[in-house]
Amino acid sequence: MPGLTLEDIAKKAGVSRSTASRVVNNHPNVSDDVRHRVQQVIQETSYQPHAAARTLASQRSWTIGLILPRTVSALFTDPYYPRLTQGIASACNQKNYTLSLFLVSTREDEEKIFPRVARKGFLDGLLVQSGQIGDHLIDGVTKSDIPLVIIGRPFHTKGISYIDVDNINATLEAVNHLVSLGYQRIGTIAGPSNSTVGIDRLKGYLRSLKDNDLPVDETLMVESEFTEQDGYQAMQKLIPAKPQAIFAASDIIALGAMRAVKEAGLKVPDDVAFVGFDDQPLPTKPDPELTTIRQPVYRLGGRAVETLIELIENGTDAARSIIMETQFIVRQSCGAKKKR
Amino acid sequence: MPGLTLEDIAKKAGVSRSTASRVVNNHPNVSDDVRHRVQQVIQETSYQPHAAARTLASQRSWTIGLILPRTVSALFTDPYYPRLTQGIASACNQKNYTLSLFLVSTREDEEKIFPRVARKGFLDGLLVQSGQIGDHLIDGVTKSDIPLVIIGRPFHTKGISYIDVDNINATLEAVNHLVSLGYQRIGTIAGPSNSTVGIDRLKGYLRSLKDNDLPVDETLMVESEFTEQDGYQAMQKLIPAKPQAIFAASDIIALGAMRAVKEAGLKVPDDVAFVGFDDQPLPTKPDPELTTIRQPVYRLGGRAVETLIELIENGTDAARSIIMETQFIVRQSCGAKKKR
DNA sequence: GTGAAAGCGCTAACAG
DNA sequence: CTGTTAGCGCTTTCAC
Repeated sequence: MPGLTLEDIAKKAGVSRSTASRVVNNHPNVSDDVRHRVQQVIQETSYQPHAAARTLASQRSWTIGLILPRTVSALFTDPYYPRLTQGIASACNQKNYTLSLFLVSTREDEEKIFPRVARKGFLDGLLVQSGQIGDHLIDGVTKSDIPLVIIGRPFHTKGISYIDVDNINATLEAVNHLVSLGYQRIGTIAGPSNSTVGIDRLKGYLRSLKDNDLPVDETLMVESEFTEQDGYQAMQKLIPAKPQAIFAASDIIALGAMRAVKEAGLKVPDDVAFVGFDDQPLPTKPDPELTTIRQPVYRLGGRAVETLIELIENGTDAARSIIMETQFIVRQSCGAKKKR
Repeated sequence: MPGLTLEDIAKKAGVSRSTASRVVNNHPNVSDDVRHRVQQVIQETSYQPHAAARTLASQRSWTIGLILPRTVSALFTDPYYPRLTQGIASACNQKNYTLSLFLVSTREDEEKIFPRVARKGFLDGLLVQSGQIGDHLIDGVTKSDIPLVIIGRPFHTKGISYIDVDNINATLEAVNHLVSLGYQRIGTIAGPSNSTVGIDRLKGYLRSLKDNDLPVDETLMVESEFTEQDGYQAMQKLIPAKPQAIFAASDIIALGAMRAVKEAGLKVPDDVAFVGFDDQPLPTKPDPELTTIRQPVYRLGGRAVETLIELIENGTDAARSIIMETQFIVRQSCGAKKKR
């Protein structure tokens, strides 16, 4: 039954439009008798309220946006994004919100998308996965007064709500573990230095070296995008420096790096040990399996949604920053299982 | 400048609301003079039209929905979905449509989502990736009169627009290639038999056997989900039957199967040759590289959007079915490179 | 507990 | 070319 309006329902049920509205929205102050009658009509006609009309009148769209920024190739090959999206979508569904997805891969995308997300009467709130420096989109969006939660630590945090893991301490713990295993020459393949994830994980690595009185050796540190290919190339640069162990800023990077190591005729973990970051399901299990830091990506997405909804409903006065727990998981690639 | 309405803009520019509206919507019949004046005001105030109000008045939301059905684990590990989504998102962006994403993984999801997508005044059209038999959602959605394009061949096609590749002939060609390479015992790891992809690719395999007067051997045929893990297990069942070559219904399946083969101490392609399906970027390159059928997943998404928009704009009278080209790509895993 | 009435902000005839 | 006038379908005071 298309095109039916609330007015029609009201007429059929012999009540006023306001009463019908009350029933639809589960308001109190409707007699059981009337409520039943109206509900019956709604059932029979499979009436659906008009979303735009409702939004216009109530100033709530029950829709939130998710912006996934410029990450061309990583978007397809790193399980992080699909997993995060799943967590977000699932939470939205549970909370009866609709999710609008904005994939920004080019500068033009960015420009077309901004007015759309800023438009009022469309989104109740916005989620942005980023930690990119100089992210125009974020700057713009924070200025508009739409409730906003950033996934990942934003570069400037003041007044901005965000949700992240403690990248620094998680990495610190992981690298400490490598130290405790007796490795002296511990290198890192860091993430992009224009991202907060990249910066924070590098910071954790450096802090561990310092805590353990290990020298900082520039030849043991290379930067990489979060892709297998890039990890591979980064490792090739690192091999001449003869690292005994590597902390890779993501599992995908570790995968590429291990490929480079194997190609060079070296063994993991005997010649080079590895620790990664993420522990999200990969299409194929790495060999040897990765010692890594698990971050709760799926739940991160869910929590981001919940936080955003709280902001939407209770006002955006106090910015929230939420740090979720990681878990260090020891498997084969770090060599611990053998040495013990 | 929040909360500004078209009325305010009109007032500031000294024109009527209708004229202001004409300028906003780039209608003709506005003098350059007036147009400029209004545009200036819009600029200065960074006015954004209220999306819901516009939708209500024009009966167009400029939003389309994408439903990705129940595919729990494959969603994270098979690059197909992220890639498809990218193609769709990019096309939406280009066409100035907004994309709403519905990830359906449980039955409850399904029930919560249906009323939302069916609600009028919210979506102008709907994209559903499916080819699942007994898909309640599709059944329901086809009954609502919202413009709809299915990605993948639906089980019942009459009156339904869809876009797909020619799975049967693509597979036929691939298996013929294996035959031409001299393999006699060619097995297949088929996709789920409750999906049209699974069915069609199996059909292509069988047709090739028939065309080449090869016997159909049940012990050489196993069914599998589109995951690495399942491909691995499927292959384990197949190994005792001593296949010389395998057509795997997807690259991910082939990956798992090759792992099983290697674990059994056999060599690819010398002991068992492989052909896969998809050729989408994987996090890590398979070894040996896969001979496979490339389907244009990204463009498939784009084309689906274009088709849907056409349906939205020109009416949904004639259902369209679009078949996109695949490309057979020979690499190492089938053994061709060696034998030549 | 129920109804009347006033919008929400915009588009789109229609008249001039 | 521009303004006037009706709505789009719903929510929400405010009376009763």
